[in-house]
Amino acid sequence: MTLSRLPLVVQSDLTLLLEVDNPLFEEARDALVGFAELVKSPEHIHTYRLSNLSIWNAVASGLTAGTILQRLAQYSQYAVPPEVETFIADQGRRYGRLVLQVAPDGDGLWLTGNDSTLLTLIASHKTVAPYLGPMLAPGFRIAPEMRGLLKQALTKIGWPVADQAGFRAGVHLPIALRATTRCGRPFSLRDYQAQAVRAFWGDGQSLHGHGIVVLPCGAGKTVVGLGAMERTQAHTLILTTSLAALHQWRDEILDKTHLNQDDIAEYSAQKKEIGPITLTTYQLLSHRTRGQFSHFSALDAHDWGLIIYDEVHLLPAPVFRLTASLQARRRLGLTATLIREDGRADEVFALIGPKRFDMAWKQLEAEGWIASAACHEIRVSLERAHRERYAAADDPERIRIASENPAKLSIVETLVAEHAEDHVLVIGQYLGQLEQLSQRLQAPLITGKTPPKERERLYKAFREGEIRVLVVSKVANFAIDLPDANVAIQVSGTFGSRQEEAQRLGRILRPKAEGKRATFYTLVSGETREQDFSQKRQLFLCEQGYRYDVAHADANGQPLEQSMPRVIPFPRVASEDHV
DNA sequence: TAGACAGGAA
DNA sequence: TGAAATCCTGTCTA
Repeated sequence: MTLSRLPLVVQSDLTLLLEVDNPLFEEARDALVGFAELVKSPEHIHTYRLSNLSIWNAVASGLTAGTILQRLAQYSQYAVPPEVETFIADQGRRYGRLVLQVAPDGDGLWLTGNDSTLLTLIASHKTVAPYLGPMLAPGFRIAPEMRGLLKQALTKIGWPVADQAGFRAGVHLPIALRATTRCGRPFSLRDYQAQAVRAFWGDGQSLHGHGIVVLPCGAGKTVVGLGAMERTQAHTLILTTSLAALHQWRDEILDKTHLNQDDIAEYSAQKKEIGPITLTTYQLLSHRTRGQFSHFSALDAHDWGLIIYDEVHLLPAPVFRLTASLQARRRLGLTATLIREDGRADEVFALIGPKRFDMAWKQLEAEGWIASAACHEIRVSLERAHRERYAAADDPERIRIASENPAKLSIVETLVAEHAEDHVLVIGQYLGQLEQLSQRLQAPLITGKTPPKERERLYKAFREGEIRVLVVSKVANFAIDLPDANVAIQVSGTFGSRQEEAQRLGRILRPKAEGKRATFYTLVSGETREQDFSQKRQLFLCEQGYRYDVAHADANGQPLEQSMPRVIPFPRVASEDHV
């Protein structure tokens, strides 16, 4: 046993300070990831925060307040402050203190709990009272159509309800997974996928049937969806963010289940079909004409047994409202991050359901399901003239100047030249910058304006190795058909979007032949606002155990040798693995 | 009837 | 904070 001190300081304001240079750092980080959120990750001390939502989600996914406290105590240098103990115990108990059930006489729902003081307390809340029906001791009768709004209101005031009122079975449909895919490959759920399905469904003790499964890109979220469909055996509605995603779901269903073409309907602008398995997009669902939702009632009229929300972290605001009225249906949310940059995580929690399952990216990496990746942040100086412009500009303008730092161009050139054997994606935010890069690198550019046919052609050429370097705009955030690469270079991005960073790293995480490593570079103008945003962007991946090596380059795009111990000359990493 | 394009929404 | 991407509907052309 090591004699060094423990890595964690638990503060009474609910923040946790974790020492990076401690031998127990990684172990402690993995212990925290299930119930705390990383808020800052400077070099030596990482700051985590506990919140009511992080505790509720942890409890809903199977941790207990006791386990959480025990983990904190295990790594904490000092005794856990009593305020923190109380907070965890209190919040941990809150979830499940109020229960929503079918009314004993079968007429509507019943909000109940064994704490009459609490029931009186919540009834006095202005935001909750409108959804409560007459007294039905101990508790209140609830009209079924108020189910979602009530849960939303209670979550907002800090009293989340455990929803045990059950769901409609939906129209029965036999759904079976294939043992061999239509393409002829052997197929079965991986252990963690089967676990995720079980966690979603719940067991005899506590039936769930609603909630969220968090898995990284490339870990087979769709397959978890198929598993949930098999478990449910009923007509299913699947909501996706794009038509491309919709088609991918259809292909996966055909490939991996015994369902066939006739069972699958596409409710899109082109074909307004409704069938046993219906696929549609969030945009179509939330489309309105004269203030009225245009397509919702047609879809809602069907008796679905399960609704799957793909990429649930992107759920648009109107769909929250619609989901509030869909509470009698089983709901599965799938996502890689569960992070919403708009702070509406509590609504996802209340309306789709709590987190039921997640798995650290590093654990999937260790088991070989995703490739291992090295992350490098390269801090590039701003040339004097740009520095002066930067100083004179206001905030939004500054970010643009920093993001479009021309010194980044030569860095990219150097990196692409060094990675001569690799498949490289250059990803950025500003079209002008990307056009310049495309010219300098003699590499094709794909943006939102690129017609689908041209995109397919370029994707194909990239996949077949004819094109080695591809410059892509924000399409990379959405395009699920974008081919795999093993190197990604990010030259600019959206403010502090953690989920975008995760998405972009995800682009290179598909397992590589011979266990080859992937490499991710992010280029940031040093000592600018962009650097602050970059820190924020990295938080989620940092939480998942990724570490960014920092290197520096001057305003001419030349690496500063002494500061680039690992990066320059970086490429040998890739070519060594070849041998 | 399919496709191309413009304009709008969020 | 602003730029860019999405997909919707509707209109026009062949």
